[in-house]
Amino acid sequence: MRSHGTDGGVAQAVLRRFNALRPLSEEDAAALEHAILEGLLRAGPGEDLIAEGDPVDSVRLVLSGWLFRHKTLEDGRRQIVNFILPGETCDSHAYLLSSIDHSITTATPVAYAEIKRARFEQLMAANSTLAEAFMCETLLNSAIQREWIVNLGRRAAFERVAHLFCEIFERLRPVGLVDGNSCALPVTQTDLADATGLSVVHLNRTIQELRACGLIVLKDRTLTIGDLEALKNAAMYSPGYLRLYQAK
Amino acid sequence: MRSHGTDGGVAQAVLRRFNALRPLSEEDAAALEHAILEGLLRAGPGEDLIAEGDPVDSVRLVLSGWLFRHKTLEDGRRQIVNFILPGETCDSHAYLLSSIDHSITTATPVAYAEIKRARFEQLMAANSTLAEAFMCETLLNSAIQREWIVNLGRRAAFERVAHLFCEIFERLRPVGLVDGNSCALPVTQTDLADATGLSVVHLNRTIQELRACGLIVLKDRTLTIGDLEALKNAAMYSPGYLRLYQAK
DNA sequence: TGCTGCCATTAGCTTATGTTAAAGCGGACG
DNA sequence: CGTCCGCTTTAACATAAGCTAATGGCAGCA
Repeated sequence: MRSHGTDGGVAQAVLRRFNALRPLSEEDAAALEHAILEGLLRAGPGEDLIAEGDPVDSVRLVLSGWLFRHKTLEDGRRQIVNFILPGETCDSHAYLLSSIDHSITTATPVAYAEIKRARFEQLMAANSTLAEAFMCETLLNSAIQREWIVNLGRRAAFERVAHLFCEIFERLRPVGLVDGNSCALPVTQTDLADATGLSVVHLNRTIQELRACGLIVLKDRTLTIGDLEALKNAAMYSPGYLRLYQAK
Repeated sequence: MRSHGTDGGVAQAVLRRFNALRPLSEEDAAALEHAILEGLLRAGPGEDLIAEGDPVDSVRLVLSGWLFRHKTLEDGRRQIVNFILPGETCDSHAYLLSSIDHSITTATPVAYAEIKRARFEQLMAANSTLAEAFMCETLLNSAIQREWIVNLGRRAAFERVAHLFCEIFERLRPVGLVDGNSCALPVTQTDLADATGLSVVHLNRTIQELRACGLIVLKDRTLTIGDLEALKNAAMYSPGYLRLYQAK
């Protein structure tokens, strides 16, 4: 699964992730990379890629940058429902339901690839390994959402934020975006609050607390985790749901 | 889409639901019903059909009765992550991830059909309409989970419980399990608390409040909704995510 | 150089929700 | 017929988290 010319081509994160979901042959990887290179696009930070109710007619793969899925109530309360990280898919298969039930917004500058529905279906029909990998991508997204439900429903603020940090760290690792015990966390505390169902003020208090316990350092949009095991304990984090063992 | 002999065969709920997801031809419906009749099973109330970490090697369709998906933290806190209602699927495609990340338990006596993976894949390969319908089933489950995240993260107890009741009512309607403005709600208040992320005590308080407002009657495991519009307003319920307009 | 605006932080106070415990209530069953 | 048990309900009290508002830091920009 090397990319064409230099290694670390634009599709690197996607290829790493998909290869972890289903081992890809040279041909599988080439087919995927080819489809990606046909539809390269960029977006600035804070752009809506798609909004609740919009029709869907393509599948998008994130090559670099962060996005989030979110829904907003009539009165403005917003809930971030998941982050979308490099290598992940925006709306795999979503076109089957015609329109989308949530919005997707970029948190940072983003490079992504758009594959039109017809092209995507052709690719799936021609390559069953890729089809399975995309299916896994959808199922994994669903598993992450379930864990978020548990997080919001049953964990206290401290555990909840700790859990989110563990998850992000573990999701960034397999695509090579973890550096030692640090990773980027390019979102505001308001975003983190909307992801954890807390108020900004209380989220901030909670982060202070995590700092005071020596569990994390968060500065300049970089998260550093001193002791990952300790953080996982604090979060009651149990990693099975990400199915990382399948990787490699 | 009539069932074989008498109408209202065991597969009725499933057929209604799938027909709403994708219009089924006579042959589609017959193929699905046939697969169902091959694997009929029953379970009593309070039985675990599958538990977190178990291997998955089949797909199950609920013919009658309620179940719920749930996860439990080390210290016993439990979160119900979704209800599974008649006509719905337990673990569509889940075998692709080998093991499951949550448990599924029956709330009532349940009749269901088990389709083994090989049989299921053969059915999907032979019938693309059914394959799409199953795919929609998976996507819809994911959309419901997203709405639950919003519910837990951003709605206050009163709105939250109201929302759950609206959703259940609207999910039961298309499979014919709503009678006027009433439907069954065959779960304990402890279950409802675990679904809404509240304590049992506060859930009970909240239900009293909903009663006092004349929004609901809940008695003998039956939910009656006086004024559905009023309840939806109280819940800030916006129905798009269930994609019911596709029905019929 | 001094605005302006976004983001993080802190303080003081309010309130929704949790906790513990006990009491009522009806059904199953010996 | 009485007892047990699971479920609901109520009460009294404790606390985590929300809200409003002000402050500080920093970067971009006129």
